[in-house]
Amino acid sequence: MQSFFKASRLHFIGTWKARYQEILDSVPPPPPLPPPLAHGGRIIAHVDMDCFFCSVGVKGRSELQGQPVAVCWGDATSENAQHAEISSANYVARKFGVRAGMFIGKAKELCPQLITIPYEFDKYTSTAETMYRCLFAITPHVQGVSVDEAFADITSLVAGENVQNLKEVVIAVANRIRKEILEATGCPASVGCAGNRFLAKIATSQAKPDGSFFIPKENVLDFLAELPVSKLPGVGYNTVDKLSNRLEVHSVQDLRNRPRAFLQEQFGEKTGRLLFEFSRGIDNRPWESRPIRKSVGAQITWGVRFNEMSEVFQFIEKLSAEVSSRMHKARVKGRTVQVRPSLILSRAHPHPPRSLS
DNA sequence: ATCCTCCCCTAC
DNA sequence: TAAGGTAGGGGAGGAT
Repeated sequence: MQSFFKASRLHFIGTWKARYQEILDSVPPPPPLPPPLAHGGRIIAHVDMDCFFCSVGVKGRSELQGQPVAVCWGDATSENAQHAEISSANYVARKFGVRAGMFIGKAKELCPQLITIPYEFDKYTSTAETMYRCLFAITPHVQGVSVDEAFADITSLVAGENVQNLKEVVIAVANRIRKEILEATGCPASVGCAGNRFLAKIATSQAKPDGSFFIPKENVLDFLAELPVSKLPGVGYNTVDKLSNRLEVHSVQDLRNRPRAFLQEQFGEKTGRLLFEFSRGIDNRPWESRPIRKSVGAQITWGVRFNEMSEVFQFIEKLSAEVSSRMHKARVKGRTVQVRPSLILSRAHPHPPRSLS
């Protein structure tokens, strides 16, 4: 069990927030957010490291400069590793069509000279810590999202500027953030800026790779209109399917043309309202720089197949001990226990869209 | 009304 | 099997 968790990239990603707590504990609690700008609103920066696992792995290895590189498990030349999943691909590899989530076998077809490098979780952790130290040195208003991604409220850094200068000043702050992160970590970051988190994150996709991008208030509606709904946060595989195939909604403009009541009927009160507001560039979610963890859990489905009940009980015991130890570490007690038994429905499909269970 | 439980969906 | 984990939001429907 321990060796599985040690090797699992999803475990690493999933447990990162718990480790981020240590960084938070080492900085003073943030003061209240500064007031919005005189001409309305705040400025939020979304900071996202470019192909993070790949950049960390490539750093300091000049022989990989300019080469197509991907991060995955196993020796990609060996026959039995062709189904290893690529976790991160650099921009050289992406030019060949190599993408995160793709199997090595497929990626090698697209790019035979692809070089694969292994996971280095400890390096990701220390590089992320360096990145966060850069951000906290710039502003106390940081909201961690993941190991390679954070929001920063930079309103106070651009306050006092008139609207004409705002764009240049915001870009200057974004470039400063990127420069300091690059110098400290050796890895490039992109920064998207806008009036709220949702728009800042969308701005980052325009900023990448290794760039800055700002969506001023007056451009928001036009900027959003042509985007596919899949770009909206919270709109994933199933929601796109429903919007696109059942409701004929493809672009954000299409979404904007639907009444709020219709969206709430289709997706529920809150989700419907969120879609309605996002399509208009509105994001009223509260700024929570230090959210309180509400649950602690552990699960393994990879390679877990039982032949007898005694194995089932053993497994439950080990997982329970794991959860217990995580709760001790987090210094929390529980009120509700949730157990999720999983059944194998099929061995046939090599890569089902959802888990077998 | 509010809560609880059992889900589904999403993001990283 | 190359490492399909972790946590939060929220909806449906029934209990309190």
